[in-house]
Amino acid sequence: MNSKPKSATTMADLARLAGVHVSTVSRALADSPLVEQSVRKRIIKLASQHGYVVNSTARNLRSGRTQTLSVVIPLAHELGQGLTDPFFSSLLSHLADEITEKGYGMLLQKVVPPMDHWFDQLAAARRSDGIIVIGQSTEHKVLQAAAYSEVPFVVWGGHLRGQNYCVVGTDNVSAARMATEHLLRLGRRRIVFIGDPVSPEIKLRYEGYEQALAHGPAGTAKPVMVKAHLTPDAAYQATLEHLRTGRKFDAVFAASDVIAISAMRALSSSGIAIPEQVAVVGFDGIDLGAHVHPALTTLRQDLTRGAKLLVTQLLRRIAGETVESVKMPGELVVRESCGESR
Amino acid sequence: MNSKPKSATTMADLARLAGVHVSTVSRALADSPLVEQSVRKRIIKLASQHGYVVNSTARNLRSGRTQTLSVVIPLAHELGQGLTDPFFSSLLSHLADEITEKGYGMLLQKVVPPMDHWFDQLAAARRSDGIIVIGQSTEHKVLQAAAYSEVPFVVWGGHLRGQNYCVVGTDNVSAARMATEHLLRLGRRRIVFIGDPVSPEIKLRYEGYEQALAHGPAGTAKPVMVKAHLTPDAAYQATLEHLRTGRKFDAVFAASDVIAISAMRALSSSGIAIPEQVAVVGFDGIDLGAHVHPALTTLRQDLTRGAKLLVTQLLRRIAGETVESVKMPGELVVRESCGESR
DNA sequence: CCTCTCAATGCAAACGATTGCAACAAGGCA
DNA sequence: TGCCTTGTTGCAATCGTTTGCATTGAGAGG
Repeated sequence: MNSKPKSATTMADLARLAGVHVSTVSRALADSPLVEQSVRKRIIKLASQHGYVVNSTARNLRSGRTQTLSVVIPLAHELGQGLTDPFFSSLLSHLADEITEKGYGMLLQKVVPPMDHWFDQLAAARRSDGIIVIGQSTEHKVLQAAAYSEVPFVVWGGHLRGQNYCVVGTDNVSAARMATEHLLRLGRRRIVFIGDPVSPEIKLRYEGYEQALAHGPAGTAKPVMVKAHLTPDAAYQATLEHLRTGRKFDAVFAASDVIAISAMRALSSSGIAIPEQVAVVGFDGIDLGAHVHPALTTLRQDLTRGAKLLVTQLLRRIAGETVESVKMPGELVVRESCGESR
Repeated sequence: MNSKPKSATTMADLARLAGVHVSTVSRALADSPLVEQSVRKRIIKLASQHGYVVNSTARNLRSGRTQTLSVVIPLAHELGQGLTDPFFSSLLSHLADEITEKGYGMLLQKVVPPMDHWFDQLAAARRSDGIIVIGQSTEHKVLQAAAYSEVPFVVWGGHLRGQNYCVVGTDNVSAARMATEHLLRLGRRRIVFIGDPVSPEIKLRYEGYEQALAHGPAGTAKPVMVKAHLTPDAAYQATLEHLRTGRKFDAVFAASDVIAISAMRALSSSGIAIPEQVAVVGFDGIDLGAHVHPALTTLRQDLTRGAKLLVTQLLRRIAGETVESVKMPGELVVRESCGESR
């Protein structure tokens, strides 16, 4: 197509072509002020003509940096929720943007936790300069221990007491409380929580829900937890089962949008009108929530900002700074699934 | 916590500890038959005691392999569909499983196509042993050209005439035809296609749709295409707009499940009953389809198998074999969104 | 007892870049 | 003219492995 001169594959080749030493080429391509303007230009031009791109493996070895960040998702086996989860994949997408923009590569790993030393293995292989862990899952202890290793990492998840590693995430307690209070304001009094508190984030959301109920108006029913993993199937079944118990309720606060959507489906197919008979509020703010019927009221997490923060905090840790955890506020997005007025 | 001996960070350290030469350590860890059983065991034990893991950068440089596969998603800018798309992320998830299982790392990249030489850049940096391109998007020409480069890659997407690179994907034409014929069998005659044929896969689906209509029973209306990008918003708006034209239709064949779900929402909110007045069939078989209301009839693509094939074909190409494209059959999954009988 | 084989190990050269330091030329200043 | 500074460039060590080849020692066969 374009007349491509025989391509230079190594820096030495390029140096020969340019009639200079490889060190000069290296510096030229690195935009070092040590090499003269005209020479630098010539080398850069030559490089692009010959389709030369620095071999990153060699560069990494020598410089000790990999220009790569690992993103790892520990998936508690019981909750078979995968990258498939729209929330995770949305976060992933934002992370990809952010990491790419900072000039890094993104190495994606899945970890299925009944696995020893996953963190140490990951860290020791030195395939990346730092690690972003998405969701604490059941691995809080591992992460606490990892904080003593010298490998930089940050975690998306919940803020726990006595935590010694850097976490970025929504203020789950306040956010959940906000969501529940919204239901209370609308006059709902028997609000059910659906979710599985095995993961810290969900547990915190449950706490926020409890707090809201505890401060609710007279007649507010006590907390009820319907246990359901974060998968559509699990949530659907759990909702049906709860319906079969016959216990009355007029609202659902779901630990995630995926759960909420599945719960809505279970309710609908049982002939229950949403929001007239049962109002539903989710958590996460996934795109699809706006497009199910009825559209889902939810507590949005700001993933754009979350991803940005994860990456910048990690890069700062890599640079040697000590960084603090960040708690972001959630945002209530009101849509059809909980009627505006009773 | 666990009494960890001062960790050996380099192979030389470990060799010193074991009282052998580094080459012996290298061989021992690589399970080479050249090193004696007892020695090998001792070294392996020592390595795990000291938390030693081979530095993969160094290994890669020396051996010329990176043990990493790139996964890249070219995102045509106009269709702002991202990793967020449940279909993509599901495929991604399966790929992650498969790649990990084969002992490779997965390097994820996003490419926003009005970008020159993205493939060559990717290829030349040699960060991975091969590339999996998800979706041809608008980049068919680039891929055709890339086929002449020596970098192994495979593509998930549609099978086009004269294509000289390896593609794995569903037989879009047949599958779409199957879906449309199902609607015809149910007595629907005015079937609308929603989607954007700018990407080859969608175009092929449209062709299948056309074929089905061409062979449909008397009274079958001519093809109608409602253009909509693959995002929820776009599909929602496009559906509403089509409704405003007042043109009658009794079924929708959507180019993807995401489109289908958004279309259903648009229909529902316009007071149209699904499936009584308008039946809907999607394409992809994303999980969520089973959990919207009404549950979505769709044409499922076998992503588990797809991911497996992509990886094995790529690894074979890396090994130097020449590999053929693979066309997989789609599977019609009948659910509520198109009534069983008219 | 001497060689020959074979298994196991050590030696040292790559892999392809980065980077501190030396070298060199030109120009400024005394 | 001589010396020092400054701006460029070359030299060579280095990053941590892998791997072809040389070396060693022991056991077998003549």
